[in-house]
Amino acid sequence: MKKSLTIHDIAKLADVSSATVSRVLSNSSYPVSPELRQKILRIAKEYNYVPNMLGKQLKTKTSMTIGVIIPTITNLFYSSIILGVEEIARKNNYQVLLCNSFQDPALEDKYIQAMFEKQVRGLVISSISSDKRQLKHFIDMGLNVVAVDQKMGMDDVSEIDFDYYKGGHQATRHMIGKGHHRIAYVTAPLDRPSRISIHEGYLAAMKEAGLEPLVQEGGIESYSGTYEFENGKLLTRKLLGREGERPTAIFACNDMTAFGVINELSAEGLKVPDDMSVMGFDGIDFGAMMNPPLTSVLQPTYEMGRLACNMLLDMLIDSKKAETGIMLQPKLVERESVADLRG
Amino acid sequence: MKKSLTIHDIAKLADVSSATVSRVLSNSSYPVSPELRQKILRIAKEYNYVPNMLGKQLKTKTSMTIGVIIPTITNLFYSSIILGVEEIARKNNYQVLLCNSFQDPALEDKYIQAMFEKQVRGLVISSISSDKRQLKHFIDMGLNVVAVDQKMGMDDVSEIDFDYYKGGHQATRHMIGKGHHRIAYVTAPLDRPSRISIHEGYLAAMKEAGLEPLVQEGGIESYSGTYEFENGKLLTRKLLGREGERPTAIFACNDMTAFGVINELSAEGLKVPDDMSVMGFDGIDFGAMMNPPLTSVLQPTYEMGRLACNMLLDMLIDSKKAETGIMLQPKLVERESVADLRG
DNA sequence: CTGTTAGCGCGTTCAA
DNA sequence: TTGAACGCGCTAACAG
Repeated sequence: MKKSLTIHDIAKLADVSSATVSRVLSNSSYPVSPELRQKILRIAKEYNYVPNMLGKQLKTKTSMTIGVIIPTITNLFYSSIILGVEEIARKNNYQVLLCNSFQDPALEDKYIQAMFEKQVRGLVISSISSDKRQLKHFIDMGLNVVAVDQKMGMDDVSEIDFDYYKGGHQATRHMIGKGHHRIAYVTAPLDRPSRISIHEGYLAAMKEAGLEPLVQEGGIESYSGTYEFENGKLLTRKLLGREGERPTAIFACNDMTAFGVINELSAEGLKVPDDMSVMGFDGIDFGAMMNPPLTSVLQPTYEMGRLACNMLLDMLIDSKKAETGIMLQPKLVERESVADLRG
Repeated sequence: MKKSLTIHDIAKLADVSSATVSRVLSNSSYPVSPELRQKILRIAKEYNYVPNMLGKQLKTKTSMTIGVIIPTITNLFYSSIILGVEEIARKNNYQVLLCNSFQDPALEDKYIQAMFEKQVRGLVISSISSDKRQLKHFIDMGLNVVAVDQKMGMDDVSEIDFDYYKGGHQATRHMIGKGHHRIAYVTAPLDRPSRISIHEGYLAAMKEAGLEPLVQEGGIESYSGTYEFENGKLLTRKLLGREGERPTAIFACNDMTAFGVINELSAEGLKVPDDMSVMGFDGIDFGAMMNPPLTSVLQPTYEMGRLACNMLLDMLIDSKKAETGIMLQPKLVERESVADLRG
């Protein structure tokens, strides 16, 4: 194992001072004569010099690293956001420290602390922890935070928001427009802002149309990876077991849940959309691959990631305070899982 | 924005030397009197002391960070590996620097360089770049590498391998055992070890049974996220358009491709498995959610990630050389997409 | 233009 | 048991 050299080693080899080496190798704008510059560059290359960023960062107080905290990377929704974050980070020579919080507030706090210790000064987070004291403290210490997916409602936190309410409303309107009157809403626990907003959008649209809402809410969440799917199946089973007239359409809080709904319907011998219509929420790629292709509300996750990272870098570079925030708009993608009941 | 304090600040407040503070706050085994220890701990807590890891790491030459380079995080196969890596990393107080290489060798090299500069000394990688010189160089400089998914065949690189050959063989045997004779193999470009091995396993099993292989290979790969699905559709279309007798079963190189196959078959009015059987490879969760549930070869991705990270940490801590490597065994999960043609 | 010097925050000898 | 002093690798202020 070879020992890696420092600018001092290079300096000795080139018979100059380490300051000059630093100025050349760090692309400083400080003037250095062309001859020395060439010489230093040549030697650095010859000896495979690799800078030690820890030294540099300790001095300049900037770790070119941003942190990302999301519930779990195996959820396509989040991995897509991360991809967007990373693209922008890469283009600006930043790197991404990834943390899966599994929605565990303690773990979330632990990660934030660890990243702050590593001098990470920028954070993209989807947090559901309600106690923001620790985060607040780090923000006071200079941490910049952009929230995605789940809004935080904190002064110093910028938000890349999505209009979940409008999305829920729009989806419901769509089904009503197709002639559906009995529309059920099937959802994972209403324990966070995004889900609550979709739910409210649904309720509002139903009320406006003078229709009776029918909500089936899931129980405690797990992180088995197939939770949402299983939850969709379970809630559908409950829904079908209910007394009274069956709904003609089921609206699910996200696409994975919708897949579960469809699967259960199929197991019960019900065809989608002939016997029952299904509407998703997310617009993940998989929806287009299902049979039938799932009608859904598109969330521009990749774009959310890009915007979040850009906003964060702006904050880091100009050290300006939280921007006003961005509200992304939903877009309904009509595929084939919702039947037209009119005529 | 408050200024964060250093051990010197704490030292002044406690009226001791910074050395003593360091010994207490870094949990050194060095003896410090209980009184001073308590006093320092109290003050550190009171003033919300946060250590600066850059200083520590510069001194101790260890960044508690490992790097992960995979093609793209939006592929469930890889995100699941990462989750396993991160779990083990977390338990050992390491953090994960994530890089999506998009199978771009130049980007891969750039990331490796950047991580090495940040003093990352451990790397989990799924690489398809053929030029390993740069990596080799960093290994000589002290980088520890564990390869997952794609084997590298380098002396100093440990490998978490999966028996792709056996998997391909096993899957093919399974279909043959169900009475299939005309079995097509549909695959993304055979441009990397894993795919080549599955293909060879298929060929061998067919040959052993005295059957004629029928391979349909895909063209240039993109990273659209739906590439594999589209590729499955395209290849199926080509396959069905061929002259001669149709196969009774299609074996796809991975589950996403299999979903495309099924989708296309369905579009052509062919039912799975009644009119055509389909076999996948991966065993991703989604397979169980499809209709029909996909028979596939299970790869323990999460376990691969865990093993890779454990192996890496062993190398980092004991600085022992590459272990012998681990070969994970395939396991066939029979679901409902392969028909039994016998009697 | 170049070099000397002084830290960044921390851990770790070596003396006391 | 404690503290003074040094250095990890680098940049930046100041002199020359």
